[in-house]
Amino acid sequence: MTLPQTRPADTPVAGTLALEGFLPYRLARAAEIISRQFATLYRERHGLTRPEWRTLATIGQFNRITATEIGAHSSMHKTKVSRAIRALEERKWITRQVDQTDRRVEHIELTREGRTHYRDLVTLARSYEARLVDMLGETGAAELEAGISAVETRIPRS
Amino acid sequence: MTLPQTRPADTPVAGTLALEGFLPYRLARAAEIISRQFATLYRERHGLTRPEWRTLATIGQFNRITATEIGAHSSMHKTKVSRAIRALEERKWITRQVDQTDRRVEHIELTREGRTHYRDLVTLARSYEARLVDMLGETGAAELEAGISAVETRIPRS
DNA sequence: GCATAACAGTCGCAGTCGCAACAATCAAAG
DNA sequence: CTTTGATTGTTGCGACTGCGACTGTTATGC
Repeated sequence: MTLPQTRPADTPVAGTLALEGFLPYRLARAAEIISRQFATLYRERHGLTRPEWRTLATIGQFNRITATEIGAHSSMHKTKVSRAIRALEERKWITRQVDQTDRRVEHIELTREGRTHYRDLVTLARSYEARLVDMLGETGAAELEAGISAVETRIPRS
Repeated sequence: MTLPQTRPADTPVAGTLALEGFLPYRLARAAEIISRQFATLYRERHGLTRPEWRTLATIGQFNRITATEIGAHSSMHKTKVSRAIRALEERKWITRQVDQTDRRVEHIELTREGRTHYRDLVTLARSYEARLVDMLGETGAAELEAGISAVETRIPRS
């Protein structure tokens, strides 16, 4: 037997889970907020999608790299990487060279134009990160980094 | 003039950004790891998708709620909520009642069957969260929560 | 050498996503 | 009362996603 429903719709009920206090949800939402905010910057400035940004960042970081290595380093599925590579190639920001000793493998490098965009993206990323740390505060940012480190080192990659 | 490329493919290059050290990327990846791990549990056990889990969790938390309120509380786009509601309704886990004073609005509640699944999901969520905190360690979990709180309170919702 | 397995990267497909447009309804202004 | 604008929830559509299958190539076992 339940009481008559005169309770406002936003009042929590006993025996339930508060979604807004549930750690996986809070983590997902925090990541989504930051990710969207940063994505807006590079999308407006360079017209990149999220997979393209990650792919370009990885290529720029290593200068010469294969698709499989990009996926491993940027935590992306190989089809995502493949499509991002194609998109970047169509913009002439990267080039591919088939490995002569193993012709399954393609080595990817930035073109001059790609390098220009990459350098600008690095500046953009650094300035956003600095702004982010500033918003979070010294301790807030430090705690967030430490918490993420705990996830990185102590959660088994399934 | 660049040096000949005898450098292994995973050696970082100066003047670049280390993606694996970039806070937004690290946060996104940490969230994805946790989210996937937990999603595997409720998917295997109840056959729910991520939007459906969030929707069900929100309905169970408030017992009687509208679609718009669900979206606001669970940070989901209204179309996602609409489709999740339809899916849950087809499983007969929820019912809708049109508000008689404002017929645009639908009030959503759990059925008996839905409540059974919800209770089980709450148990599942609590036990996963406990296991997660255990894996992260007392301090790791506390730091992560504090860091997320900083995001929640100090990052402007754009 | 030959058969088989493993691997790099691509593609088809079905499922999911968010945006914009939409119908239905209610509120506000005159 | 009528017109205009806002709001709730749904849908069409194009874009994106991941899975599995596939091609082409290299490595391994016999």
